[in-house]
Amino acid sequence: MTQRRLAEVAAKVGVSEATVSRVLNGKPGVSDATRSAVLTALDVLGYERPTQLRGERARLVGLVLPELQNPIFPAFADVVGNALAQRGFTPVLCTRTAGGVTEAEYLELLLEQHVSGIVFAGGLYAQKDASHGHYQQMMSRKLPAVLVNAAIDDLAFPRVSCDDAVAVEQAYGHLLSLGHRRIGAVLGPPDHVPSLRKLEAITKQGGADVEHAMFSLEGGQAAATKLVQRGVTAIICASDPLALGAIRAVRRAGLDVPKDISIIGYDDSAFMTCTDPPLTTVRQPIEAMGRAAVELLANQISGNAVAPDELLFEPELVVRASSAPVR
Amino acid sequence: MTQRRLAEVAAKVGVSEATVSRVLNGKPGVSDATRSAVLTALDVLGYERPTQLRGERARLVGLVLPELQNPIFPAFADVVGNALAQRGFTPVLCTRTAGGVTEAEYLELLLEQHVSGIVFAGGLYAQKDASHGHYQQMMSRKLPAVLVNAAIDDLAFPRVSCDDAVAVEQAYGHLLSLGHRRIGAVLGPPDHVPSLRKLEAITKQGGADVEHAMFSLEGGQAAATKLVQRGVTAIICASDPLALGAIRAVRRAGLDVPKDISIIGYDDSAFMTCTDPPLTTVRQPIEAMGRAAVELLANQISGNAVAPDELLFEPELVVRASSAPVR
DNA sequence: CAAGCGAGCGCAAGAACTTGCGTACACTTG
DNA sequence: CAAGTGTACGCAAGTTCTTGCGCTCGCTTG
Repeated sequence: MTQRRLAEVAAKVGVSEATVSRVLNGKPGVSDATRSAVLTALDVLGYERPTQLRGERARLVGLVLPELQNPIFPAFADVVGNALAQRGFTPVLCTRTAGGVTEAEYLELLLEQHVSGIVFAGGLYAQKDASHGHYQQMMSRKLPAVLVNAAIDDLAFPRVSCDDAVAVEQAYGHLLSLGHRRIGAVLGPPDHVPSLRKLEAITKQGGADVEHAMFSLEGGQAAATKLVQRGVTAIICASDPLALGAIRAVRRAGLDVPKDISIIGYDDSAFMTCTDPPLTTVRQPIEAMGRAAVELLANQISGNAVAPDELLFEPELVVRASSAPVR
Repeated sequence: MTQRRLAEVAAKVGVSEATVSRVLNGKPGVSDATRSAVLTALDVLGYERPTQLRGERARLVGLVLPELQNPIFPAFADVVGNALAQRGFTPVLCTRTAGGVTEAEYLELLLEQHVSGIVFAGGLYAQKDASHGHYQQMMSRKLPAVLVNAAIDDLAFPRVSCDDAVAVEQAYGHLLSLGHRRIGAVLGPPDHVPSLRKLEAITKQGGADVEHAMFSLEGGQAAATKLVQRGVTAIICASDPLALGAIRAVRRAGLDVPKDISIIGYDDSAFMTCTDPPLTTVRQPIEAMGRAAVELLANQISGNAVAPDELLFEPELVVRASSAPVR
């Protein structure tokens, strides 16, 4: 098996091996003409261009998101991307598309690309029933990682979360102060940890009529329809799209938001001031959370041990026009 | 400059260079235990594993987007991501963050990662005054690429676009039929090709009072404020966020949408049914466009020559409640 | 329990790639 | 037009990686 890459290419172009070597490594001392001739010959001969990443490697950081339908995820990607870029990292954004690439496959891919670390948001780690084997793999390789928003308990990564209990307190308290007593809630899937935390907080606050739904406008509409039929006067939703779906459900039932039923969202994603009615929602401080996540990650990457703790951020109730005193 | 990859790894694992070399090349004669020990050491030391050892060669495709604030881009990313995944490609999403990583740097990065091809959407190629050197580099390397939505003329890549002229016709015609005669338009930056195309179409239709703006809600609001002061009765906007900004501008002026002023958006991004009022907008067929872009790219990647033509897709006017007969 | 066998590994030769240095040639400068 | 200057490139020595060969050791088999 005679490889002789350099020699073959050199012969083809009519230069010395040394020159080819210099081109391959981006060294100076080669004219542009010769350089491009060599590169062309490489392509013609079907050689793979070298990953000339010796020395300084591209500092890649993976950013794994579950979807892009919920505007909070693109917004979060923006914050994290900015923060990473400022620290000289290059963000590579991976979104799990329905039925497409799985989280484990993305992880595999990122490992192959030798990312310096990974930020996960809303990933499988948030679902109790999903498979978590690939996280173990990451841990055994000591790959720096940060998880955003409540994860299952047995993952020893640093976490950055929005305090679900406080979020529920704020939403629930707001509704109570408006006189609501028959409160419903539309949460995510039953094994979704942030939803479970919200559920727990709801129980602590006095309980609610809870429905689980897929995280989409349609899921919210379906779940809210049931709640409306059961006579709730207010609905707390676990995301803004769910809330928009709930609003639609209320209207389909011939009722008004907020006169008949108040709706509270969660996230305060973009353009929620422009909805009809403008959505009362619990804002996640994604700017601060994103920056914190990147800082935790950067610390790990530069070799400092970071305790696998959960940093809890305070959400903030943003009262707009989808909540009103009970009828 | 002592690199000694093999030697270093060998020392770390406690085997000979020969053994490491065999592992790196997948040669027989190494026990599974030793093999995986070597691989682990490689990863720990941050060395790149040669191509043969990576499962199957990752078929990466870059997807370069300008921003994620406008929901049309995440939506497009979703479509393209799905289509790529179905064909066995792995989408790597790169978003240019403000002041962060430039398009040229992303390109560099993607080339280093040996992407099979790149889909560009709303990139610098759409701006006449931006630098285009990195595109030349791509062309000279014959890297498969597809550009989405109007590009400057001298780029010989296949293009997938939404027909700006038809979009304007539909919006303009709709407003005319509602009796509007003093029509304004909020377009993107003056060197933005799709905006220029819309401008041309507007002129052909009968002209309008045109303002240029940054692509953001605030930009739309600022531009629309001027138009409102000048007394237009309808505003065509070059994106949905611009239109939302225009709606806000109209209201700040103490007027009503659509009673006093009609607003038409462009894209039909998610949740535009939930806005107040629900937005009349010109829908880009992003599903079809995304799939076409991926098909063009896949063809190039599999070696078929693809004509550097522009595929024009028909937009569709979606009439909701932000447009009404002139007062 | 000895002989046989083969997987696993190191040794070291040699192949492949890199690089310091010198030369040639072009282009400027006195 | 000679001398100066600098870039481009080849030579060959130096470095790193690959591989044929044989040693060792554990397991099997008679």
